[in-house]
Amino acid sequence: MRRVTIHDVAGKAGVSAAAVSHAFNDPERLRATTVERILVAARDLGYAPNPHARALHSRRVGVLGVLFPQPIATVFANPFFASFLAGIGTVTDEQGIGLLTVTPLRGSLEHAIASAPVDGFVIIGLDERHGEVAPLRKRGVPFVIVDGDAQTASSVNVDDESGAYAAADLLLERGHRDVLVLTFETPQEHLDNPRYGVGGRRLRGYRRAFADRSLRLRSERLIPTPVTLHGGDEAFSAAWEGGTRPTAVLAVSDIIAMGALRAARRLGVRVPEDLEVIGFDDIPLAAASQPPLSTVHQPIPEKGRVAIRLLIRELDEGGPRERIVLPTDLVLRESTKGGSESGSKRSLTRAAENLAAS
Amino acid sequence: MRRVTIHDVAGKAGVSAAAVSHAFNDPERLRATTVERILVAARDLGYAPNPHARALHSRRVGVLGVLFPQPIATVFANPFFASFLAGIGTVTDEQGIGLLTVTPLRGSLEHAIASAPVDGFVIIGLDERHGEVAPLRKRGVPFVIVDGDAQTASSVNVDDESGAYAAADLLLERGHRDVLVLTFETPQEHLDNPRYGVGGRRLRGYRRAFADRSLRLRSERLIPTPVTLHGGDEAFSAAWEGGTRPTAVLAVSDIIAMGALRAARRLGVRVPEDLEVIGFDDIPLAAASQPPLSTVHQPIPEKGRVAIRLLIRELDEGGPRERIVLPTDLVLRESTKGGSESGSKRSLTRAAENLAAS
DNA sequence: AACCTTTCATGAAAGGTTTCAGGCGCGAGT
DNA sequence: ACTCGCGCCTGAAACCTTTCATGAAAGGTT
Repeated sequence: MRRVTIHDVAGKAGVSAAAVSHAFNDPERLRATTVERILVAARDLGYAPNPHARALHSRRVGVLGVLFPQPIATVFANPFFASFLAGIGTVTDEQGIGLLTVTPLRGSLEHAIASAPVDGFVIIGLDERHGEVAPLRKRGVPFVIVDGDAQTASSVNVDDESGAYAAADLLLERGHRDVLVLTFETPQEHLDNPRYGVGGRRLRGYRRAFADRSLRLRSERLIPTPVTLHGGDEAFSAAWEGGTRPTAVLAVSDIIAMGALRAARRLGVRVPEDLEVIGFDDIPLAAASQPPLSTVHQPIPEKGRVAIRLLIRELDEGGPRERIVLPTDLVLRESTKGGSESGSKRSLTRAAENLAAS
Repeated sequence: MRRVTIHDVAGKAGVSAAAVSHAFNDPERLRATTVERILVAARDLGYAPNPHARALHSRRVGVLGVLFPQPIATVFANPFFASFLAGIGTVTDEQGIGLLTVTPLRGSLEHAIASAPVDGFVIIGLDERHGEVAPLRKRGVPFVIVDGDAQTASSVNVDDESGAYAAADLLLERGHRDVLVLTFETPQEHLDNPRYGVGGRRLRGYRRAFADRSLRLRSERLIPTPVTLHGGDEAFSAAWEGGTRPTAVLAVSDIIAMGALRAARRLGVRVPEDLEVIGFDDIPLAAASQPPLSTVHQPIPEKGRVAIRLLIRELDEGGPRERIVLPTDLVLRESTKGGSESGSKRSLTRAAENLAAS
């Protein structure tokens, strides 16, 4: 069964193929009656312009890719990414752009990137000098890096270090001296190098808060934890059963924190009376947890919106590279004592403001 | 800046364009040394085959679309869809297939469908005879319908009615006579017609349980509710403040049920002592809510997996149409009295089993 | 009636790849 | 001596659309 092409429509309407193309793309150039005739023929035949042929010619498909270094199932299981994608989606929907989630195919990110029919990428959690990203530059495919460092591309980050500092500082200020820190399961060298992603920057913030009071964050209090409810639960209960009796928990991610909350409840540890807990991210669920989670807020959907706008701008006008850092903000709820005052909202930079405006 | 093409590589490697093509697609046909030479040239130039040109010729892009009738932000905010997409993703990742989420662009689903560069669609929550879906058939684009009726395409559904029946039956069996039913905000005619989607079928199950005990589900106990935490919260508190004092709640969705749970806690209504609550879907969060939510389990990721496998099979072999119905299962947790026994797992049909097998 | 402008429509080329049907050179079979 | 088959590679066509330059017809002016 051959697919119906522009020529079939042309034949049926008694015009040339070019005329059919015009009827769809620039109807002004044709007489109204002709356009009508063509459109009717097209509908009868069930014709729709072939997106590939169109893309081949115009060098645009109208689809942007969001690149994740982990399997797609992991991505969708993570509320952080859901929120991020939702932010991106608000922009693409209204601009008439499609969204392709690009994840390693059969384990190969390289293959996934090469075969993705997109006009550009938003890359999250992967550094520009990562082996799979570099070829994009060479091929002239534009991209924007989120939560990572970039020299030759625009990037969108969040002030992880300040946020982490604020969280740790609050706990230390309140006199906590035995703080359990639940970190990402990232290789040590990445955690130590702030250029390598969020994990390192957040940890650095915690450490600086300790250092500023001449304290030290002892490495046996640092527990690498899978970013799942179960991971956080497990990590906290294991520590507890190992005899550790922390009076506070700092988690680099809300999911992990919520897992710890669950474990604490099960173990009969009262939050916040016996244990204060602060997460990171402020995912939508954080406010709905039991008890509502104090956390470092970052504007997740904005991050997505800013990134995709930057990408679209680069695509449309070849706009200048920008390096944007969005503010973080300590939000106190009920997993810390003294209820729900919130940190001060710092103002966005001018550039970020324009891009964040809906 | 011209993009590097197959001809550039051919020139550099001193072979024809066809040879380059073979080097990538069917290396066996070329001498090993030639392949090597071509690949080196390609890497030096930063060449990657243009996906559009390739798709134009082969009539395959290696991307499948998942079609949602609502804005993308809504989709990603909904844990049900996240879980569904995760299920689909496990299959596409391992098969090397890309995933495009297709949602109305600038409000036009028709435009979104027409311009999506995909080989086929999984369509969720939209009926086959919907105006936007019909043209696909004509254009020969294969699709599979999920949570909807289909005559000319394969479909994957869940036994909504039995699940709903089981939930309502349990509550009535326990003597509840004042049950609040939180439904979707679907037009009445859709709710009444079981062919029109899940809402209608679930409601029908509830109703049948009432009818079987010669009771009637009074329409003022039926409250249309937005599918959000807030929606469920609002709906329950509004009813309570209006003087209604139900002893049980049936919600057509877990999110709604969890909203009701939250409202109940705020109003000082004890669950399950004063109020028993049963949701629908069994999203991952349901087990983690406070208290853990009793609900009608449906195999969400399996639904995605089965649907996408059906689609892939149709694409590859033009396999036969199938109409699959997966089982639902009442799962009792702590939002109902008497703890956590669970209903019997009914077995899948043979066809569904093959497709669900990971 | 000749000429000029507009308006509407077309043919052909371009965009980058894959595939089909050979071509080339050479040794083996007849 | 001729053909065939083999291994390796290539030219050209096909995939479907858009756009550029151009042509034809229609309508108006002198």
